[in-house]
Amino acid sequence: MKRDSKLSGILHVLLHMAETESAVTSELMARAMHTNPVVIRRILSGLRDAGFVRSEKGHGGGWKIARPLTEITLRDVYDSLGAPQLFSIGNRTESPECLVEQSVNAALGRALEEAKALLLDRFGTVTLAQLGEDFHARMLASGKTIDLEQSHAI
Amino acid sequence: MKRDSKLSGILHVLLHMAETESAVTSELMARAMHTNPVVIRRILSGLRDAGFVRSEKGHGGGWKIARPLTEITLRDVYDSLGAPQLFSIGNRTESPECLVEQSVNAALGRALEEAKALLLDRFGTVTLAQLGEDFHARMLASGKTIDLEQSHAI
DNA sequence: TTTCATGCAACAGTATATGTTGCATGACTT
DNA sequence: AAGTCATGCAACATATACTGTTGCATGAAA
Repeated sequence: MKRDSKLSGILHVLLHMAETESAVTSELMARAMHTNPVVIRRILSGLRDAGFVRSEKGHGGGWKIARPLTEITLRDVYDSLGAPQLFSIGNRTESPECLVEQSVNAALGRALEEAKALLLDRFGTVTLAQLGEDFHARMLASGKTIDLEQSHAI
Repeated sequence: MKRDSKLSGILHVLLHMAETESAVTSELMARAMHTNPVVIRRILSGLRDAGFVRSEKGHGGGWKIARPLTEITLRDVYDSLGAPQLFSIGNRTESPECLVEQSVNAALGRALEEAKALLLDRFGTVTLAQLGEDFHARMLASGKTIDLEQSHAI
């Protein structure tokens, strides 16, 4: 399975949005991320529906974060994406007749459930504000500067 | 991403092998699992190299488990498969220039590492013998019988 | 009215897991 | 020795899901 990078991508985009007051267009974000504007809009649409960001059309339009960064957790973002599959391994058959396969599914399922619970719990404890602080610390340490376009140049 | 069911499949096959003394051919296992013999050989090849099963060619040939079921854990089986990817979510870019993306990767990476450690730890505590016991308990409870071919009939 | 931006649907590209075919190799049977 | 049965392996085909692209409609600002 190709690895799903929507969560990684959307967090990246959100933190960049957090660094500026004005609205950011999907076109600008797409250039920065080396991808397509439609991809940006697609991954942001769930967050808009959930009220975490707002989008405006027309001149001066674009995207803005609609809630304090301290009130948005990675879990919120993950859920807004539609809570995509976490694991790339899974059961061969979900409702098997075979009793052997039922035993296998049960054992694997328990372990996967525990790991999922842990992961989502961790997501719930990390806010965008924390990620922003971490970013600023890295910026200080490296002496680099903020520039949505420059910082992503090859 | 299509979900990887090799671990699920190989455990299924191993438990069936455990139910009989004689060698089991990949052709028989494939019929039981509604798949292709080559697929069975492919997922078993790693376990053979690791010494958990043995294969014999020719008349009366096939596959046998080479170690006590109490000494084979799900972790062993997982490792023998080549320790495939566990998660279907991942970073957009593994070694990003962008400091924002570095922060995102670090946060996601920590959570994923913890979940991975928990999952592999659980795998390490479950043996094929335990799965076999669970299967026998289910068989008693249901009144069904063991038959590699019958138990998988549609 | 023009320009700019999002919204959305449909389609193309790509990566990975699984399935299939063909042939070589080796072991047992007759 | 010849025939049969089974694995070993490489190459190719298929299926699925993530990502990228195009086209057009909608709405807001200049």
